[in-house]
Amino acid sequence: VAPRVSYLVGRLDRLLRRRLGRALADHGLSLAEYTTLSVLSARTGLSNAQLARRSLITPQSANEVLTRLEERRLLRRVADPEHGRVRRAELTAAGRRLLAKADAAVDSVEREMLAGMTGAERKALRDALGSAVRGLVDGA
Amino acid sequence: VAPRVSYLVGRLDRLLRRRLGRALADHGLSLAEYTTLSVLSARTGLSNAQLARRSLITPQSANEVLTRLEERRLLRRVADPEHGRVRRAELTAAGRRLLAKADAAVDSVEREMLAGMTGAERKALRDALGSAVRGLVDGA
DNA sequence: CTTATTTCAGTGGCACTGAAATAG
DNA sequence: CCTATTTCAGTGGCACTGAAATAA
Repeated sequence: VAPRVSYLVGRLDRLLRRRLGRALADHGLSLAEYTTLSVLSARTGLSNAQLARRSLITPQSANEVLTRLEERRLLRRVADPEHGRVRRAELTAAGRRLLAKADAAVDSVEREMLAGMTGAERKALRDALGSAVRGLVDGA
Repeated sequence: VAPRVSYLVGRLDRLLRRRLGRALADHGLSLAEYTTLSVLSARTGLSNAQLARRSLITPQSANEVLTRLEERRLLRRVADPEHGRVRRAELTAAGRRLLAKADAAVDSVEREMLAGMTGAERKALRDALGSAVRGLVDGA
């Protein structure tokens, strides 16, 4: 009997959280904090609301992480001159330095996870994960 | 720039938790509780330690869920006559009835998630998720 | 003595809902 | 007025580590 895909996703996510959590703890980062730094590195200037939408979490959750990272001076938030309340986040030099170290640790786990797959299989996995998200987002 | 597979898995898992959590709340079950009932339905008589190994969580976490479900009389735990401390879990009739209703709700979300994929894509997704788990378990 | 299983107790990650203040 | 953004406050899910008792 084939287990549900949602069960398999949950199992992998738990494993990934544990492994990434350990790897990132050495750098003083939680997984959510790392993810936020990583997203901002690729898309600098995102507001809290934009970050939340992109990560599929509530603005309240996103804000908690941003606040911590700002207090640690890993990012700064500058008021958007055109929109009153909007504050756009960008990494500081310290944030970029820490992210570079954390990236190396994460890459190592990611490589281990994908070691048994061909390039085609990795692409199929990415595509299928994207498709699954779209199926749930559009429907909800 | 392609996001990491671990990021995509995390996003999908969050979405899935939210949707499944809501669907299951109508039946008074958390996702972890539902999963436990579902696994026991397929593999009756598992001990707490076996359940934990299969689900890739600690025995402490598994035991918390089993205790709650036992208190609610959705499963019972019977001492193994051959092994002193081992208690094998099995669903009660009430547990099976509740699981059947919850299964329908979960299937609906699962179908929505997989709606945009062909049969080959679904199989590729299952295979890749399994391969990713093996890569992390063997390596750790 | 060593190992596996169960279980009590405490902690941490991190998401959620609700509600309020602010700005366009 | 209505909507979007930010943020304070509280709650919930659920995993974790540590430690102890029990049994093969």
